[in-house]
Amino acid sequence: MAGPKWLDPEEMKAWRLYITTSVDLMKALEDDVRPFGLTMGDYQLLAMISEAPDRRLRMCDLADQLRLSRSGLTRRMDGVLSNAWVARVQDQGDRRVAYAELTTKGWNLLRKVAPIHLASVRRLMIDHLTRVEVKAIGSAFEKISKNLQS
Amino acid sequence: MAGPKWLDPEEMKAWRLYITTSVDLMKALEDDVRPFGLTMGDYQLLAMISEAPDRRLRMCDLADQLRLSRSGLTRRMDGVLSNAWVARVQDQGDRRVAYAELTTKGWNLLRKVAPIHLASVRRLMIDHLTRVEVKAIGSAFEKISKNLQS
DNA sequence: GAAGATTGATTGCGATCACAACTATTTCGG
DNA sequence: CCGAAATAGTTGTGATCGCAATCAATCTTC
Repeated sequence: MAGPKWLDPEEMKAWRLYITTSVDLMKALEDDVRPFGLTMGDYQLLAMISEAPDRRLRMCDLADQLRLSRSGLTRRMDGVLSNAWVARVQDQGDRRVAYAELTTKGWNLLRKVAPIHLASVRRLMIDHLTRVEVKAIGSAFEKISKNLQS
Repeated sequence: MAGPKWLDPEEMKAWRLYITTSVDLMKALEDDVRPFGLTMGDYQLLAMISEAPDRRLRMCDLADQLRLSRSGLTRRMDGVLSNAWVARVQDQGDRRVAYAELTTKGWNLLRKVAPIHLASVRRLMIDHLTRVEVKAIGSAFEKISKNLQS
């Protein structure tokens, strides 16, 4: 490093607001799904499975997509399994593999909660943004994400 | 609600990339401060105190700014206290109040780590963004934040 | 100025999650 | 094929953090 290159005022503003507001935003979203007996972690798990073919996903793929460790997913599954929102299905071919499969009950719950959650995302975030800001956030985090994957 | 108003493709892209990338970004930043024996939580605590007058803050103000519960802050303080980065100072006027005060040791650590952390923020986020994106993120999260506070 | 409400902080407890160690299965190198 | 390495998942353990209860000090109200 030649010298510590500080953030200029606009960069600092963006960084700080992003960090602190993200925490507040996640807590507000948690509040909106809690009445359904869900955490955001549960919701994201159900949503992720619901988009997969046959509404099932291998445990390890699910863990990767949810940014959970393998053990973290095992523990999270405990909750959604006991609520019978998700079933554990053993793969017949590769017997190491287990699938997390959305049950009808889980699917019905998700259909009920998804519009409410989406409305929260709108109300708390998207509806406050201009089209330019939406595009900028999309392109910005896309670049950040690509860099992190490499 | 008249009807569930879905997110259009650009809104959905922004939302999803924001959510998933934020988790990855925080983990990458954790990795960069870990060599110094710090978590991001510790770092933010030290940074927050360092900017306050006399480099001290009331516990409850610190908790609010760090988005921690009171008990969460008490537990987090355990770590930085045992490392002697922060001292606990009882207020003489209002004896309910305790201050968290940065020690010289904590200040020296922060001076060492801050440029490295800032460089990480640049390398992982800011340097990938255009000026327009930086401004958009600043203004976007400013509006989201203002709405959440109200 | 005393009772009750409010504020500041800590403690017990439970939930979430990661790391390391482990078991079980499959794949690969020779 | 057979042993080693890789892959999938679970379990023990410890860290972090929030909620509810608690204690102590201050403020408010009559």
